[in-house]
Amino acid sequence: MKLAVSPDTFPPRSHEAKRVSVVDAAASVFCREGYAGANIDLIAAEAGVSRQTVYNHHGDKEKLFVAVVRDLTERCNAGIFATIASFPDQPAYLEADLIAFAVRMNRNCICNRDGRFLRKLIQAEGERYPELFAEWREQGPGRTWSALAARFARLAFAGHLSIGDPDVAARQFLALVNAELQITFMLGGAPTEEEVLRSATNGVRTFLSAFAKKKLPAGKQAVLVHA
Amino acid sequence: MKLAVSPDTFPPRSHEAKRVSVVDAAASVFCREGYAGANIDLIAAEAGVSRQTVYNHHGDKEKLFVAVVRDLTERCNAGIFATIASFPDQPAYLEADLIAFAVRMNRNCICNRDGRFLRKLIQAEGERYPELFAEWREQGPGRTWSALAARFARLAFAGHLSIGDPDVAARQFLALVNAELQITFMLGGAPTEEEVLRSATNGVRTFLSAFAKKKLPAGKQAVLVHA
DNA sequence: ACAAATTTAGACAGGCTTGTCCAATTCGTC
DNA sequence: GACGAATTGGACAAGCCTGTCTAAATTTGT
Repeated sequence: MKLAVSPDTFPPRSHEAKRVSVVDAAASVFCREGYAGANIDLIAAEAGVSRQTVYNHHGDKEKLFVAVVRDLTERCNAGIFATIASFPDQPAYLEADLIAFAVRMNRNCICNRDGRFLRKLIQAEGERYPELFAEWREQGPGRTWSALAARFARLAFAGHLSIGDPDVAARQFLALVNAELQITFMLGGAPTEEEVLRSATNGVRTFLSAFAKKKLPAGKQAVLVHA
Repeated sequence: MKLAVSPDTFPPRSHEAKRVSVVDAAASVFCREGYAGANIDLIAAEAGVSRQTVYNHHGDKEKLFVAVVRDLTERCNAGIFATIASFPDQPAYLEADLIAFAVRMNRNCICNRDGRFLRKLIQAEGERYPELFAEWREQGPGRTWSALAARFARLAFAGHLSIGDPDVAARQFLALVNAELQITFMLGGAPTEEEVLRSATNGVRTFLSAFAKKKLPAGKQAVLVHA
């Protein structure tokens, strides 16, 4: 009654827990050592299970790798869409609200463990699994950018911004907000909270300088919005 | 008389040619397969030499890898500084000149073979060779960004731009100009000439919207230029 | 053309890794 | 408490890769 899953088809309990544990450890090792350098014994040790359990759960190294990427993709996308849902559609203070949004995006999606791991795996092994990463590309950046572009379009429609192409603006927003974190990302590190805040602040300020509603004689703005 | 090197200490001739050939092939294979997955036999075959020759020239796999990274770093830095030398200090048409500069930067430094390879190697193996990549970081991005910031400061001083922090502006310029190429870079591909031009155009336009000299009553700008 | 150095092909040992098999043990459920 | 499924540790074969060594072939400078 507590759980909806049928008790006969669902294995005991820690079965799934161990599976998750293995995938987590595998993500860490694949990232650190690369696919070829990743050692199943090390993954098993880091997950706290025996090597045989790894094979029982995932078949072989390649299937394990695919499971890791799918897992990371799913969690990252969920996080990104949850964060986009917090976009300031009706900003009280546009600059502060956009900075706060950018910080959330960076902290919860780009700079966290999953985000950094997924990026590194895509960069390192993307060419070897075209269909797997095509899938990621469609589900992730494709839908992410569209969703963010829609939010910016709405801000422009409401008269808070002056935007030509919302898709371009969305990509540029993300680029600006991460401009100061590139080097840290390169080496796989996680930027400090302060770095994230500074990069977001500088990025949003430049973004608003470029896309702020053009100054017009008082009273004109509302007219243009509904024209 | 043709060459300044002393003939006794310098090996025959194709010795150096083969060395270059091996380093080039190694760069390609290390990028494609990762350090652990790279196979010395494959590198030798791709370089058109025997395996033993690889060992004669470079000692072992790790030394070969270091040689590859140093080689790429050197060539990339040279290209970047050569390109920065072409920065439009006295622009006839600021937007067009900055777009052309951005395209040169992308095509000759960021998107070419060396740039893509170096980036991938840093991302994949950077954590394993801290001192090697600290060196790259100081010689490359550190000096590059400073040089570019100085050029932007000069443009601002000459009255063409209104910039708060030139270092921030330089980083944001690069981020904006590459904003639309991120996905392509992720998968290791090279963007088309058209993509490079579009990204540069959109990036420079937004950059200028943000940093263009504030509009002043007609006649003021020219005065400021020579002030 | 000669002599020295380089390159080559191949064999080789040593080490490491993957994936399988199996008997003993532990765990969760009834 | 007993049953069945999952887990464990270890042994194991097979394959791959690195790095070394050798003798023969080739190239280079003089």
